Amino acid sequence: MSKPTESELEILSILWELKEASVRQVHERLAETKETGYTTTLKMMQLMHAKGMLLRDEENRTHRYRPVVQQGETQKSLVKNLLYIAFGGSSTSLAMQALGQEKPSKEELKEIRAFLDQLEKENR
Amino acid sequence: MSKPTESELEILSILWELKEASVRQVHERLAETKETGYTTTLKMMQLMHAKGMLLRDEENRTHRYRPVVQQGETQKSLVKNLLYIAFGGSSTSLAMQALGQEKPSKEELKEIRAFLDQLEKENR
DNA sequence: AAAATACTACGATTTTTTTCGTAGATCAAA
DNA sequence: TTTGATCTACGAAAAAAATCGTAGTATTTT
Repeated sequence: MSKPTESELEILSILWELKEASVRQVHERLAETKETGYTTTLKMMQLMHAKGMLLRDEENRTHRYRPVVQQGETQKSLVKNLLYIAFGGSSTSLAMQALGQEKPSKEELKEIRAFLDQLEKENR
Repeated sequence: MSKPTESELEILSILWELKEASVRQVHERLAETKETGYTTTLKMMQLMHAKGMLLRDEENRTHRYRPVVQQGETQKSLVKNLLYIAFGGSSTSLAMQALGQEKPSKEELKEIRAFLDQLEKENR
């Protein structure tokens, strides 16, 4: 699946959260952070549907949309891309950059450490 | 500084590595991985120079370019963006996604653990 | 010194992405 | 049942990004 554009990603991330939503719902969320017209959001979602990125339930007049690509897969390809293009392939610096940005909670720290232990174990 | 486009980033990442380079050098590197004409690369770099993203030494006929924005700053803003738009702000999952992609070496593991300890210390 | 090669500059075009107005249908409220 | 609000569909335009050909110079090779 091809990489979503910036706008598509904004919409996807709302749908990942809501699981399923109408254009109106997505639009209201978008409008919280950016100036944009309703038909713009509509068109966007129609295009994404045409591209096969979104499923659409046309049962009722107000259609409901769901993402086809799951968050995990998209995350994976985006990270991969960023990793090589901006971090020269160093996942360590990417990870630290991220963690420095939004400090993990105690629980999360634990989770990451466990993850590291796991990696280390595999690695020999 | 505004976010570089995909193509700009490709060029930047080559320049970050080489520190400084001619259009030809950058082009050859780009051509290794993608089909592209020399004048396209040239134009691209000229535009980036016009935008103030690249410095240009015009001393010799073959101009030499250097990045203005340093890798770190760009990394920071890209990660920030990705974090909120694709990971719902969870730096932990972003970090793990990255680390799972390109397994860190023993030394790197050490580095990351130290970084985590540091974060934990600050955090109370 | 002629010919081939390597550069830059520039303009224009093409492609991709984003935005939005308008029309027609359905539904809800007055 | 008229008026107003809410939807979708569609076409087109605007904006942003990427590509490339051509011309004019300088440099190197033959």
